[in-house]
Amino acid sequence: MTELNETNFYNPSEIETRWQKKWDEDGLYHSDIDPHRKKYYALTMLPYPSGDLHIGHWYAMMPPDARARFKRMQGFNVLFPMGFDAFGLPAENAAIKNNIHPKTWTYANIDKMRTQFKTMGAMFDWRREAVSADPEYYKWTQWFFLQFFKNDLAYRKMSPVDWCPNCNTTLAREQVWGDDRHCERCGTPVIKKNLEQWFFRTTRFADELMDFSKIDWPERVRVLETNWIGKSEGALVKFKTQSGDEIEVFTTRPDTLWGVTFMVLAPEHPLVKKLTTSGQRTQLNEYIQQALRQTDIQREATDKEKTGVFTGGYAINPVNGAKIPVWIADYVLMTYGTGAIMGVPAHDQRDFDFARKFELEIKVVIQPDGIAPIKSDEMETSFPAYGVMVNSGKLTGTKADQAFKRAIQFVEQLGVGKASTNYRLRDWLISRQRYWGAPIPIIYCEQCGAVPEVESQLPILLPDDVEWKPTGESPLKLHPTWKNTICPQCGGLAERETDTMDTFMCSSWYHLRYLSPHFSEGPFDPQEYAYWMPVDIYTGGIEHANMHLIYTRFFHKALHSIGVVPDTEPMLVLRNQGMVLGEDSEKMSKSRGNVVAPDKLVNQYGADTVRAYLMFFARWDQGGPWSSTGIEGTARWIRRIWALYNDPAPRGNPSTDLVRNLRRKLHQTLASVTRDFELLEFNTIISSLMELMNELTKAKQSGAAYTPEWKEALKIYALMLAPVAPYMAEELWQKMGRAYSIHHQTWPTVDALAAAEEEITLIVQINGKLRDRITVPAGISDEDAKKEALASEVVRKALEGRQPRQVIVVPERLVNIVV
RNA sequence: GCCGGAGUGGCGGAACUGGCAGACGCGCACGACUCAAAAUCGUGUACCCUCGGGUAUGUGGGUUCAAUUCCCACCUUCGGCACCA
Repeated sequence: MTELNETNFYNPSEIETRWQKKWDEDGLYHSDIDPHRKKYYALTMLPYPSGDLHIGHWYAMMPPDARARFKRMQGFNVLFPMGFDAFGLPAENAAIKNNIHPKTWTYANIDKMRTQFKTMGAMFDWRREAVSADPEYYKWTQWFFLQFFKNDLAYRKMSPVDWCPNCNTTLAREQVWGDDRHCERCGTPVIKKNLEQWFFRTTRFADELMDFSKIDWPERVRVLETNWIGKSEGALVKFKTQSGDEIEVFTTRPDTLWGVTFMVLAPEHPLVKKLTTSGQRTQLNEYIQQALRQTDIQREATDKEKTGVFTGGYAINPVNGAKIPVWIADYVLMTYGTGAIMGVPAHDQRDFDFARKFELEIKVVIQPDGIAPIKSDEMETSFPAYGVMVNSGKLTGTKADQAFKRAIQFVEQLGVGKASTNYRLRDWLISRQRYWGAPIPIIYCEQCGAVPEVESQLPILLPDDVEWKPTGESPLKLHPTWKNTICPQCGGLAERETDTMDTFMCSSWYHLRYLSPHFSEGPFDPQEYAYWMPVDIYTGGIEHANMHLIYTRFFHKALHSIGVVPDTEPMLVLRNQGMVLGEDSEKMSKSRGNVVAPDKLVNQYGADTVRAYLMFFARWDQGGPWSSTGIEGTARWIRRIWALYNDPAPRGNPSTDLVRNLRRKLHQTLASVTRDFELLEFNTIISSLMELMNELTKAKQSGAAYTPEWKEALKIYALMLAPVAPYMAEELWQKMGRAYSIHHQTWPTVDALAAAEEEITLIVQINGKLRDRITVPAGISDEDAKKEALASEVVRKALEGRQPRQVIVVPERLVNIVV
């Protein structure tokens, strides 16, 4: 080491701190409106300020940063901002545990992470940073709530909601995960509570949310969201009980209405009491008690045997007047459809199981077309497919393709039903009984009810002096004075809402706040919006498919519907990265001890190497296990590039062929790197650059370093490296004596002529098997290719004078001789 | 159970529109340098083989002159949903 002179030694920490400082001082990465340039808004999901930037953050941000840099070099005016999703439970839990104020904890973490961010070498424009816990941010989160409230998109209702006993707050349905229905944050199984809570009408936009025709989002996300929204088309049909009460059911199979042999109500259904006959009362009450005592997990277990009790009451089937018994059973959920179903055992497996268990009638009304008819007493399972309607009065004989439509027409004409659509998606519960969030700007007045706060009074600031004991009630409620206020309508004494908003509310619009984080006349500056929006590419983890990604689109569509934004979609393209796993192929966690710390890696290898390795080690969209030996390979590559530029080159007489080949490889690499950047195929960008470096090294050994082609190669190589390894590229650029900064240079253009091959290897196959490779001039005609192939020694031997049956020529690629 | 993704050397992965399977890297082996080691550099590296060739992209079929790529069935695995009427 000692004999190496200063300039030859690659010292990333020196290079990186120096350029970081310079770029910062020069405002190299400022993005401002420029009507003369095409904009490109590249957005990466913002982090929660947990206090430490982990390798997953790097993985989510650095490859997209490289691509944003590439886009910038292509001439786009690129906006690539960063901020913090700063409200939320971890701060409050840390406060309880360590007796630090959530605000202190959060802002200290943000400071630390911002510093860590800067070492990454990302092109974030920090002037546009937005922090959701800043009053100037959450003022507008509250403002959005008020707009939703005023436009009937926010409402309050009493409902059974999921409650996490550990986090001491309610959760939205999608924040409850897994078979054991646990809290998405802490893993504790949730319980049900009946509470008065605020909701947003996400269901109003269910159809729009399922429409992906205007955006380029991954198939996987579209499928996930479509399933989550769970649209079912069918009919609502009214049955009447003997006492004249209506029981409405939702069905997706109106064509099976004639096969109804019983009805089932959810145990919680309001009509259960009235229907119950005195003889059944004891048994029924017992069943209801038992059903209510069960947790959702027990109740919704799909593998258990059906249970239920007859109410003693009957209903009349409106299509054929049949008298049918009404049961209650816990397999019918009060939360979906109408809480009541029609039982069609012949054509629904659940109803079939129920009918068999309680010996109820099974009546076949759909027969398969063409094959042997089904007999009800011989059935072993239900027949759920469409078919020809039988025993269905006037509709008997209707074929599968007409059955659904005609059955709906039929009930509509009778006036007992109508077409209807049901969704699995529920409205979004946004109330949280916690302190560290944006207060819901509503005032409760005894005279006027729930009254919106006056907009000029926003933000409703969080008080600093609170006790955050986890009591299950919002700490704001326990504050001695905070909630006391005056009704904006009548001026009387009133109380504030003490719940805060779900933090997903804050992150539903952060991409808009980045546009103008200090704008005070609205949530965003309309001029900035007009130039930058919509987001051109959004990147992040797929785990948010059913949460953040649905919320943020809902938010935008809601804002569109009330005229706040002109677009219906916030993000045109979505791409998901995979996850960096530990070396043991397991998810990284402190308890497993397999966590990779980026700070350490940066100290050891420099940020450029870490960036390059993250791009190289796996497909970005899939991720994979970390490898501490793997990164050595990338580090070696980076050092060899350094040597390529800085070590003395031997003199020699490079042949014209060598120089020609060098240029060809250079421009071929440029073409593939350009393409791969466009497609976010980061791993092959690095492989191509490694290949080219190997070629360059060989050429240098052969004395090519004194040719003009070499100079071009070093220039283009540095430019291709700039998005990947921004520090080293800048340093090499300067050492070459070129003008600062490499990050203001234009992406080089491919010289197609130079990239073109003069000679190609023609593959010769016999019966599809490789037999020979022959070198022929590029652009060879099919006829000549055929001639050359047949003339080949190997082919002549193999054919032994036989005539080929067929010869297939793939232009400039391959000749296949079939014998 | 339903929906979706993925199965390629010892490992991560590459292969653009159906046309040379295994680019690039890790690892490993050997060599150079060194008193020695590390680092670095070079060479080799799918499997079998009688050195002609043969076999290989989860398994079994099919389409085709030609299949990692298209079609059918199955297996494994990961993710989502799950008594949603």
